[in-house]
Amino acid sequence: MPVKPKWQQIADHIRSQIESGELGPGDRLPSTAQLRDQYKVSTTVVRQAVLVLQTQGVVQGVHGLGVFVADQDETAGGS
Amino acid sequence: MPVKPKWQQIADHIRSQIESGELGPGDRLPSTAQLRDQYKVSTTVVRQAVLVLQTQGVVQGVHGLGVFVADQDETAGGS
DNA sequence: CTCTATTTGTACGTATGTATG
DNA sequence: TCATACATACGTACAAATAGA
Repeated sequence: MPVKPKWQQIADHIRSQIESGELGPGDRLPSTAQLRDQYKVSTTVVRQAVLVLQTQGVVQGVHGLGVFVADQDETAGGS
Repeated sequence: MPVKPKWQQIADHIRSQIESGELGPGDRLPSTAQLRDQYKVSTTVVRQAVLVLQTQGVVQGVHGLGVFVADQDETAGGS
C-alpha cells in the first residue's frame, strides 16, 4: 500500500475529525468548494470522499444545505 | 420520487441481477466500456454505480481484471 | 412571490496510472 | 511489449433545493 488515493485520505480525515469530536453529530461539513480549496484537489475527489462517507452512513448530504454528520445509526432508517 | 439518478438505476439493476441469480458469486461484471454502451451513459455514471456497490460490499473490483460479485459479506473481512 | 446566493446532486468527457494476462 | 480493464484525478455544465432579502 504505497500511497492512498486522495479521496480516501480526505474521507479518512473527515472521519477522524468526527471520532475526535471536532465534528459533532448534526454539525455541517465545509462545502465542496471549501474542501476543494483546503485539500487543493478537484471537485471530483471531494465529491468522491463525501459520497463514500454517505454510503457508509457516516454523513448525510442535504440538497441545498450542506453535508451533515449523522447522529449515530441514522443511516437508512427509512421513513 | 420523480426520477432516480442513472447511477442508482444501474446499481439497482446490477444488484437485482445478483439477487435474481443471473450473476453468481465470483462472476465478473461487464467491463466499464460494456456497461457504458449498454446503458448509454458516461464512464462517470458507471463508475459511480460500481463504486457504491463496492462500498456496500456487493461487488469487488480487482485492478486489471474486472469487477466481481462478492461471495457473501466478503466486504472488509480483512485477512 | 420573486430574485439572488449558496450548496449539494447529477452527468458528461478525458488523461494518466496501475495491475493482470 | 502489448492489450485489456479497473482506479485515480482533473474540469465543467446544468439541475434542484434551501435560505435570505
